[in-house]
Amino acid sequence: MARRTGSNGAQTAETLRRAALTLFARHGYAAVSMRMIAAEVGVQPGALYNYMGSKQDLLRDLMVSHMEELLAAWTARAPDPDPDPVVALRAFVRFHIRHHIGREDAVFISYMELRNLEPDNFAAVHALRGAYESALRVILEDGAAQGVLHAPDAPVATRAIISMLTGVTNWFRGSGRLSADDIEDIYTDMTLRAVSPTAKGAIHQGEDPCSTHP
Amino acid sequence: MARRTGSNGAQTAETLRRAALTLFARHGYAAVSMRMIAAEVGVQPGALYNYMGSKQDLLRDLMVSHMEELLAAWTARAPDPDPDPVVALRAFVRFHIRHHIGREDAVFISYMELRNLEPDNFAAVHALRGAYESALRVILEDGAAQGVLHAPDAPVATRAIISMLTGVTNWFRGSGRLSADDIEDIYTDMTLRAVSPTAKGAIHQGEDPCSTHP
DNA sequence: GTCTATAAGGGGATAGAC
DNA sequence: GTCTATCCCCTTATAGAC
Repeated sequence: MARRTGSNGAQTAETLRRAALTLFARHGYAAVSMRMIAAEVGVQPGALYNYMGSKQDLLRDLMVSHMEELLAAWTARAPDPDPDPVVALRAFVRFHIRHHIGREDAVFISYMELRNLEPDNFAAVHALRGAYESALRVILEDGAAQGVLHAPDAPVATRAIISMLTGVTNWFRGSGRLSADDIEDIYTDMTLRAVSPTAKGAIHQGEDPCSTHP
Repeated sequence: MARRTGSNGAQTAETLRRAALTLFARHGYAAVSMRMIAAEVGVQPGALYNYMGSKQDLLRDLMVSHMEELLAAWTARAPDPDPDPVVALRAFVRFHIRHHIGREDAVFISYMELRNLEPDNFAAVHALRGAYESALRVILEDGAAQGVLHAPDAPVATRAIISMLTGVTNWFRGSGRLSADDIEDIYTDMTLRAVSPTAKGAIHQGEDPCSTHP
């Protein structure tokens, strides 16, 4: 693409962020060159440095922005968490699925490129992730304390649920047989069952022929 | 490391595979240079080409080997699947967790570096992954047909469960307060509950047709 | 089987003109 | 704000000596 007459800085900056997000998700941070980004944006490589300090700064900004947006959206969605942990959990699951569908690139980058962040940048992103996950953990802890949820180990259950929910971005594309609402329903159902105190437990089922403990 | 007297080809080949697995997992395929691998193996960069055709061949071999090993282990573990889907599901969950703990590097590479595989290599790995996931899907379908499992959408439930289980490799390291056995127990419990027909459903809240407690 | 040396090309980032 | 040109370094892979 050649330089377009009338292009301005703010527009180019946003185009740059979107191009980098797509390219990093598709090929990986290390595999994407400044020349590739410049070609996608439609400027010469050197011009990119009007909008970013370095390639690392660009990665950090994309990841921090994603996490801050996620936290802000959850805070706006549930400024006053429902006192019923079951209701709060259902709200969290629907929010998480809904927020992540359509942000597949940012989600993928936020998991895969952690290793390419320099230590200070990693610490910042890691702290934001911890803040978000603690919202779910507190719901599970409250539910367990009240006896309305079954979560003997809340930290582990938190990670298990987050992994299950976020995994939807690995395959769901919205163009298949299921709508985003269908997905929300299925995952909400599975999550609520997974921590339901009325479900059949898995461990106390008599003999376990599957145990492979040596 | 300098060349060691008495080193031989087979030993170097295995050292190369292990070094590449660790480095690819830690820094990413694109960020790892042949020089880094050679330094880790203890040879000069050019000598690596006695053991591999190219860097891409090395990545494909690592990923295909991981998937083939996984499939072979499951086939050996359950050559004759239990006719009771609940028992079969419990066996699958325990197998999956147990097999993946200790293989964090291979698991991470198998998910993160799919995008760096050339089309033919990607197709091969993708097919192997599909074969493995179908083992779980069939269990869920059988269980739903018999009414002993709740899985209204078996393909989606399969992906949700695999994501939840594999997610354990993102954080579990064995040196914390929980043992691998503890993790197996927790995830087996959550998975069985998630597809239990006796759990409280998530969508029709307020009614609880299956509660065992008044 | 491993070494040294090198080919051929791409990498991030900067300088200075306009 | 964007361009052209460039610095200096690293990349994968190969050639040929030993």
